[in-house]
Amino acid sequence: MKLAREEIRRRFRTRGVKMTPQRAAIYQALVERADHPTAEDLHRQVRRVYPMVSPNTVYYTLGVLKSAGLVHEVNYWHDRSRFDGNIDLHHHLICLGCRKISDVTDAALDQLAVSPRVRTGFEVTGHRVEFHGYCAACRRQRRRQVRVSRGTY
Amino acid sequence: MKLAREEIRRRFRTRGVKMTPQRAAIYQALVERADHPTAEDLHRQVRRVYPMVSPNTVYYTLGVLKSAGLVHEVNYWHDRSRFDGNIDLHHHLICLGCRKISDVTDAALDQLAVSPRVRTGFEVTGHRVEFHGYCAACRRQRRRQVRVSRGTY
DNA sequence: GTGTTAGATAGTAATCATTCCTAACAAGGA
DNA sequence: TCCTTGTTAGGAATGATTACTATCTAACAC
Repeated sequence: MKLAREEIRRRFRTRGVKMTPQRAAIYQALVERADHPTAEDLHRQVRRVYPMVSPNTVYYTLGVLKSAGLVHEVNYWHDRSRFDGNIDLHHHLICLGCRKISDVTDAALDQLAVSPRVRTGFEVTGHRVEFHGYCAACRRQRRRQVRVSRGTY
Repeated sequence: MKLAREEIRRRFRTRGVKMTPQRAAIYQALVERADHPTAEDLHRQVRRVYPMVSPNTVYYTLGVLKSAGLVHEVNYWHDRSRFDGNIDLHHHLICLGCRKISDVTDAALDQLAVSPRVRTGFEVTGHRVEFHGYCAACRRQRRRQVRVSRGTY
């Protein structure tokens, strides 16, 4: 989703984040992607517009946006952090094959609660559901592999 | 929970994992802890019994146990991986203050499903719910801080 | 029990995402 | 326009994790 520069400025102002061309580009790059890119992915993408942007700036900016609540960090895979420009309540489908993370919006999942009996004093401020499994593409690939190995042996 | 050596051997055999004293100690250390320790935590603990155990062995063993499905890896915090010896379906309370992760068992949460309409070909093999918030101890601390800062300013 | 063998262990060295440090720089208010 | 404070970019550092590899040992067959 392509955002108007003014919309970005408005969001930054609301959350008290200073606006710079680099930051706008990083945020724009994140918001317009449906997958959950790494800092490196975003750096590659932003460099097409601002070739001088350093990885540092990407990391620093993501930290600032995260503290401001404009982006979320997702760490299902340990290797590197992934980022999410969608801050509306939603959930994730995580493919164990290709490691893609996609979004699920489902009002029923937004209503979950822990019974106070098992909560033992814990104050819940939010929650997220992660579904693990295999995306359509990886399922096709697995079927093909099974067929091949059956044919070979 | 202290496991008999024979119980560990049985679990390893069932999953096709070779038994060694180091592995038994690492697995035992993980299972008897309710928190979700890092590889380093486990290494520290196991070294009390086997002072020569290397961090490598801990990492390698955790990898083997993970592939065998005997332990799970939890990556809510990006800094380092945490491990979970409880492989029964359960969910997590994650404290944003002290970063502790504790378990929740709740049959209602185990039944969740994504409607096929939004699933778009994704085959779900499992799911987990994470609740974010503040544990009892951190809530007490926060109240104290609020009171202090109100008194000061 | 003994021998065999595949796989496990423990050092050392390498990797690589992320953070630290700092000098130059620029956004935004006065 | 000028000042101040926070931002940027480069290089260096950090630190969890992995790679490599020479022993070593659990497990199985005999």
